[in-house]
Amino acid sequence: MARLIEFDRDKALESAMLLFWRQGYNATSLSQLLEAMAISRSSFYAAFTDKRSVYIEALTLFSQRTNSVLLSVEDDRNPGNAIKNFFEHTLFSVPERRMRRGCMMVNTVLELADVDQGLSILASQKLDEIERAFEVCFERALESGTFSSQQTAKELAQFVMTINQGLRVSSRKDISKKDLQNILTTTTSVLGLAA
Amino acid sequence: MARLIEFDRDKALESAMLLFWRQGYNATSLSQLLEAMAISRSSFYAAFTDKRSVYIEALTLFSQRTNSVLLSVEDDRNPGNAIKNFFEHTLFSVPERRMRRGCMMVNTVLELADVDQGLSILASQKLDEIERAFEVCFERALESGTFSSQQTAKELAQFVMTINQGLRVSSRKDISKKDLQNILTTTTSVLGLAA
DNA sequence: TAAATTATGTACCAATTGGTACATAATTGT
DNA sequence: ACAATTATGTACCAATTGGTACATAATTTA
Repeated sequence: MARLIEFDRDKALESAMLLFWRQGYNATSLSQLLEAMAISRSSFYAAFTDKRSVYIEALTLFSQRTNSVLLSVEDDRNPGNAIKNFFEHTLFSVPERRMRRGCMMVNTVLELADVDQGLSILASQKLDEIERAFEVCFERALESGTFSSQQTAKELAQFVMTINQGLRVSSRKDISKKDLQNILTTTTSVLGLAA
Repeated sequence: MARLIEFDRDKALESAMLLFWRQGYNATSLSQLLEAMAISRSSFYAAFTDKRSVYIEALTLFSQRTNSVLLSVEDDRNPGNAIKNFFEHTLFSVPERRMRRGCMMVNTVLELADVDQGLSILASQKLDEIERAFEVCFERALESGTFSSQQTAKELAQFVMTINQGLRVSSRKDISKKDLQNILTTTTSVLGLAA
C-alpha cells in the first residue's frame, strides 16, 4: 500500500450531485465542480474518471434516493397512500431550497435530450423505474379493494408520472407551496385518492 | 441609405429558435447558431446584439406561436374542447420530430432555473400566460353550462398546466405516441372533458 | 531506512467559448 | 462619378473549457 486518500469519496459525490442537480450538466464547469467537491484536479480524475462519469454516478445516486423515498412511504393498509406520501415527502416536508431543485432526472431529460442521448436515455430509464413503482402501488391498491378506478394500474401510473413531472417543472419556476398544495389536492381529488 | 441586408431576419430568427428549442441555451454554441442561421458573425451581432438577446427573441417567438395555437382552437360551442384541441394540435397532428422537442419554455425553466434567473423567469411568465388562457377556457366552459366541476376555473387551469408540463417532459423522453394518447385519454376522462 | 506505491498540487495543453476590430463590399443620394 | 452609409467577411482576442503530465508528498512493506 501507499499514501492514504484524504477525502471522503461519498461526500464528494454527494456535493457533485447537489451541484449538477441545481445547475445541470453544461452549466456546471469542472472548476465549479472541484470547488464544490473540495478536491484537487488530479484527485478528481483519479477517483471519478471524468466529468461525464461523475454525472452518471450522481444521477444514479439521485435515482436511488428517490426510489428509497418511495419504498419508505409504502402503506400496506392503504397502498394508494404511497403516492400521496411520496409527493408529501419530496415536495412539502423538505426545505424550500430543496424543493426548488425539482427532479434531477427530469432536469436531465430536458437539458440533454438532443445533446447527449446516453445521459438522457439513462435519466429516462430511471424515471421509468419510478413509474413502475407507482404501478405496483396501484396494483396493490386495486387488489386490496381500498381503491377502485376505470383505469388500469399502468394507465394510472403513467398519469401520475405525468403529474409528477409537471410538478417538478412547477417547482423550478416561481410557484408557491400553497399553489403546489392546491394542484396536489386537485390531483388526489380527481384521481379519487382523497381521504 | 446604403448596402442592403442580404438575409431574412425572420427566417434567421426562426432557425435560431429551432436550434435553441432542441439543444437549449448552453449546449448551443455561437458557431452552431451562425451555421443554422446562415449568416456571418458580424451580421449576427449587428442584427441581434448577442447570443442571450437572440434567445429572448426566440423564446418570445415560441411563446407567440403557442398562444396563437391556443387561440385558433377555441370552440365557442364547447369551450372545454379548446384544451383537448390544444394538445391535439401541439402533440399529435404534428410531425414526430417536432413533438420530440417538447416546449421551449418548459425546457428553459428547467435548464436555467439556477443558472440564468432572467431567462428562467421570462420563460416562467410565458407559461403563466398559457395557464391564464386555459383558465379563460374553463371559465367559459363553466359559464356556458357545457361543463361542470368541483374545482374552480383557476384550479382546473393549474391542474391542466401541470399535465401539460408533464407531457412536454414525456415527449422529450422515449415515449410512444400511443402512450401519449393513453395519458391524454386518462386526463380528459379524469377531468370529465371526455366526449 | 530504503524501495515501492499511491495520492495530491501545479503547471501546462489544445480547443472552444462569446465577442470585437477593421478592412472590404455594396448600395444610396447628390 | 463620388461621398456617405451600411452590410459582410475575416482576422483576431482574452477567457474558459475539459483534460494531461509530471514533480512532489505521504504511506507501506521489506
